[in-house]
Amino acid sequence: MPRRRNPPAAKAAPANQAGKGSAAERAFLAGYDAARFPRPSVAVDVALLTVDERRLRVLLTQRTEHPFLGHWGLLGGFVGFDESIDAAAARTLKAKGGHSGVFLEQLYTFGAPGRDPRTRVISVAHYALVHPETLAQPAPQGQALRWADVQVSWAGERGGPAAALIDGSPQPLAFDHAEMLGLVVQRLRGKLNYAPIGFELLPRDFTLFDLQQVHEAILGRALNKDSFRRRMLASGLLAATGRKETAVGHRPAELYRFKRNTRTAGR
Amino acid sequence: MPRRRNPPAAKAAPANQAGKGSAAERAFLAGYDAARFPRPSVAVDVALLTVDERRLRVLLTQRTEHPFLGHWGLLGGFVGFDESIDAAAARTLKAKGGHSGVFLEQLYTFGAPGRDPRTRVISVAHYALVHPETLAQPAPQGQALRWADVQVSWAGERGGPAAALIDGSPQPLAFDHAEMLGLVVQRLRGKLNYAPIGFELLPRDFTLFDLQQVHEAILGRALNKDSFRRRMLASGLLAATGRKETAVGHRPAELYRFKRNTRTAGR
DNA sequence: ATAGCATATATCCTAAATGCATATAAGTCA
DNA sequence: TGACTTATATGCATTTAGGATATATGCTAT
Repeated sequence: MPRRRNPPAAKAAPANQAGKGSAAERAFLAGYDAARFPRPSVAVDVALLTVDERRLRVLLTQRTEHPFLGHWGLLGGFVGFDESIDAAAARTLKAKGGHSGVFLEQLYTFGAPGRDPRTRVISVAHYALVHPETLAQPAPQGQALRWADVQVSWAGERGGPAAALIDGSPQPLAFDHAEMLGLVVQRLRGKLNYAPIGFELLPRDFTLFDLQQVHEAILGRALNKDSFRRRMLASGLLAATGRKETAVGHRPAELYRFKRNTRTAGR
Repeated sequence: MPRRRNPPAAKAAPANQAGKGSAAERAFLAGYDAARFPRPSVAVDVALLTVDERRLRVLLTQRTEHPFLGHWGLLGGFVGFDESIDAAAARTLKAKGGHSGVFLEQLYTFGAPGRDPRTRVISVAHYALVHPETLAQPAPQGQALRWADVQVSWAGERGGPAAALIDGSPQPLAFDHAEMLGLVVQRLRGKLNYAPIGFELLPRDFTLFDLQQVHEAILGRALNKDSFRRRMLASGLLAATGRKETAVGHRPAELYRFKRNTRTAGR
């Protein structure tokens, strides 16, 4: 295993506290050669998810270049030299998927040397959540996009790769995107227990049953209705709007809204 | 045998199905110029933790180079071009901290453009856990190492930076290591609820009270003894050894051992 | 207009988990 | 041997989740 020591550096970037104190340090930084060692490329991948018709779905793009030409994969892009990882993920989501201003969070960094046949690419995987009413967004030009059904072959939070189905048939995903997708589901299932994350997958106003269906789609199992209801109402995160759904062919349910400003307060 | 638990089994996918099939694709790969764009450096940082005398502690190293010369920080190193991130973290932990074969897991990737004044460095933060009996390990040559007390100013799992105290006084940490350390504590507190992680901080045989003290040190609050005891025994993860602690000046407690092979089974 | 329908909401009951108190056990130490 | 300290066992009250049943409400068909 090649042990490299402190590589590189050339420009002094905006610094951080005592980062550039003494003259000695300034001199060191000025003489730092950033190009001495070969470096991996750094990319981001974004799994944009939604729940539609009780199914968990992910937005895939069809690759127009090698490698994996023609395969479907997550939305990906490279991190610019002066760009934060968060910004790169948001930019990629906007440029490749046409969505912005949505919930977006870092997941895990994938860096197996052979994961990209071109060269060494380390990818920081992210996931994003939108509600299905935004599904109709037009695709950014030049992007072939499809919403695929997410299917996992494991139960609970055990983990493993996930499959993406288009028109019912599983697609071989590019790179290690099946692993990423599986990890997204695993993370979401865990997070559902303590974080108000279901709301990101619903429009502003929703019924308790809508919320339950989102949870069920993510967890992959049915939930007890009464218990779910009680838990949600007791959480203090829901505000009743006083309005009810209409034209549903049965007793209409109350519409709720997520209290955004509630401090989650450590447990 | 390093008992590492890494979530995604993202093994090298040299030939992920159609990854490098056609002649066209081979031609494309051959012509790919890996050095066309300036790239960030990729590093790893490892927070090696233990619980000793009921205190959560982290192993720090004193920097011998700019930037942050003389400051204390986590164990860090650069990722080799052909080296996986996991391997880089393990190598760094061994070379800079003198520990190997311990629990080591990826945490989060930090990539703010200004976080390293030398140049753009993206760092994949990790945390590792050892039990205090291994504390006496000699430091690798040339490394100034100290165990510091970890102190957080927030409660529960709210999150925020953490302080590291040497001889009772807080040390200004290099780079964004205070943020990393805080995130480690936050992650550990969350993980304690569902993962058998406390065992990594204990020797093979331990009492229930030992385990409770580990949990309390991580959570930063006292736990109900009976309840903790019941929960742990009910978890099915503990095997009674039939032996008891000795020379403790009171009734000796039973020694338990962690059942490593128990499948955690999704909830 | 009204009866039937489907689903929302309320109420009650049971099981399980937790916190707390008390009693007993098993070592050490004077 | 007895005092002391902490481990372990047992009982009980409180809380919380799961499940069943009963009632409410708006829609639809007649």
